[in-house]
Amino acid sequence: MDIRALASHLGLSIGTVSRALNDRKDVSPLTRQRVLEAASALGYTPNQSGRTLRIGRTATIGFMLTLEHDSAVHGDPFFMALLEGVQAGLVEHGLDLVILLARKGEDGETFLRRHIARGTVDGWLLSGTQYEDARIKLLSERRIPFVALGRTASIADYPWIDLDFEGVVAEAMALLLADGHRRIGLVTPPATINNSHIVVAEYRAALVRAGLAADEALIHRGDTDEHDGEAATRELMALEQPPSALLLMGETAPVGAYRALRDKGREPGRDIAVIGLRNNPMCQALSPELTCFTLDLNALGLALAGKLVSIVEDEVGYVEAIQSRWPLNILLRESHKGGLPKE
Amino acid sequence: MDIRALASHLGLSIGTVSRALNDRKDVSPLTRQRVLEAASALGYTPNQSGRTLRIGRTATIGFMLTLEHDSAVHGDPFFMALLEGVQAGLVEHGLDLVILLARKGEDGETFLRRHIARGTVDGWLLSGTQYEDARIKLLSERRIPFVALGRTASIADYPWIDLDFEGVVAEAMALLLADGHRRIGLVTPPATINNSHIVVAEYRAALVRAGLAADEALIHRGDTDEHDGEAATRELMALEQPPSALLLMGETAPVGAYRALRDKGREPGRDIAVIGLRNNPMCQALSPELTCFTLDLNALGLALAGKLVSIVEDEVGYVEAIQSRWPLNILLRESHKGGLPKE
DNA sequence: TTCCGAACCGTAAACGTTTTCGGACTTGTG
DNA sequence: CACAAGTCCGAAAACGTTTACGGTTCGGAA
Repeated sequence: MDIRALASHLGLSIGTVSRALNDRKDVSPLTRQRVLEAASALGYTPNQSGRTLRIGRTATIGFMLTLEHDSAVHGDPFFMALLEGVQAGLVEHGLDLVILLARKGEDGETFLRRHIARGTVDGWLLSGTQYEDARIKLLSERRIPFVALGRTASIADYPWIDLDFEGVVAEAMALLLADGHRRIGLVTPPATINNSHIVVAEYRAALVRAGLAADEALIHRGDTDEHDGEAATRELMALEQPPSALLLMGETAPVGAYRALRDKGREPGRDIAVIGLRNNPMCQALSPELTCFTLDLNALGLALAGKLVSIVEDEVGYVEAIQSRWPLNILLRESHKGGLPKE
Repeated sequence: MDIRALASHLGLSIGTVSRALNDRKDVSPLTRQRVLEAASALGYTPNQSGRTLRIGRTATIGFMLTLEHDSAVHGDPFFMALLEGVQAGLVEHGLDLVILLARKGEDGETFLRRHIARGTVDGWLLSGTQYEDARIKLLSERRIPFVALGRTASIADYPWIDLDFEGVVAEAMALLLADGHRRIGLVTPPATINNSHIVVAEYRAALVRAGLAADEALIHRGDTDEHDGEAATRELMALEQPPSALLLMGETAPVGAYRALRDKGREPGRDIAVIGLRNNPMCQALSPELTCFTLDLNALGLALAGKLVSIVEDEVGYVEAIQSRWPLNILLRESHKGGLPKE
């Protein structure tokens, strides 16, 4: 069922049919009506390849997903709720969403090159941005529409939305410092992840504001999954002067941290204060329940989609960068209590 | 950089260049060599739309994802590890993987129709199969290659792989019954999900084997997320004769169940035995740690990909159905202990 | 020398669509 | 009635490939 069949069934030329379907002018209201009815009756849908070949667009947005080291997305509900928002934001503008997986071992840049040449999508959503991220340079140079979820080292003129890590760390630190903590352990991703730099900087700034010196030994950089969270905590607690509070910047790190603490005979929320990053289902599975931060993922998805759409549809491109930090709200539960040095 | 430019740069015709690139005959080894070198030097990649338009294939496999009620996939590491396996299995055969999201509110069948007409992919991976699933009928009729992750009510001749729910329930029940439990509560998905039927049937069969009568009040059907798990547990524990053991067939239900139990003053793993479904990070976050089942997700993904590839590449199609149940292994931790009726 | 077959290459059609251009017909105006 | 201006539609080119087909060259056999 191609457009030719539809046209001959109607006794019209394919040109006219195409114009009718695409809401162009130069077609009488009557025939347009006829064409639309026949199309839906016969179940005609335009062939995407032919269409793309001709007009050069696919009406599709790609979400680039790298399977390894994409910690910002690995957390389940994070991913799903986010995508739901993105999807909702795109569908209003007739755009479809596809998630493209980088091949294992393939680096992000060649992955993008491959798909750009193929012409699979009209615009990109990037996640898991690295400290140095070649993808952003590539897309910027070629003037291909994209929005990044996360900043990179060179915060140049490109559009991004990132979680407000500054706010998170500032708020957590203020809370702990106000409670009287003086030695606060920090578990944060490795230096290849941009967040890590922001987190550490803000951590230091908070100490400075409180008139305290930062002890580098209290800063632990590394992966932040369950296993690494455990190892990191062990290391921190083995210090001569162990911390009285822990700030864990990873989705699943707290699970490991709890285990390590209990092994040392320290009960979270009583003997030591613990604050996590994002409120995922695990936070309530832990007991005492984890104090952490919430955010409206659906809204974030919508925002990402909205930015991208405005870039794709404007011929102008992203000359003026659209950049913003996404707010998180602290969720006070039980784990941040306790561990006060002097009681 | 299209094939024409490449050809003229080489002083060849586009036909010859195309043949060289696609490893056809009627091209001398020397020119083939030249063409390949020039192509990679100039960074030529064939335009996918043109290619697809001509040969009718896309070298792409679609993973259909519905955002709501897709409990089989919602659990984070489930999703990711599975995809990694699928990806690995496909890439060996030069196939790419895309994940397509159904629009919110759009039902699976129209979603598929849309993409079939568009010709976005060569084959489908279906998840979240319902008890009655129109998608499978559609794809079967049109002879479009696919493999389903999960069975449907009519286990007709179509290719699927499903988790071995029979084995899971049988093993869990055997364990609990051997420990002396006589009243075992079951929390299972609603009847629209096919798994639920299998689970209930096997639950009953296990009781029959043990010479016990099934108490319908002990079977709770409904969603199995955190919140519903809590409500279901509350209901079961409010019975005149509450269960001494709980079997929870959902990813996050145990979190809610623990909470409900503690509200009632019953400690899991001591006053009542609890067994969950799949080993996800939450299982270790809970304390006592949850006894549940493990499976090799990466291998499962590889298997899915393998089946699909064999179907796509065989012209024959999936005449002979390929069906199998994927094994899970019990992981004994702490939560299944306790709650013995007579002590 | 002449002829044949193999090896290699170019030409052109085809895939399904959109869009420019010009032609035919209708309508309104002088 | 003549002419201009719309209105609507068909013809054909173009997007970038692949592939069937025919043509040229060349070496070797008769």
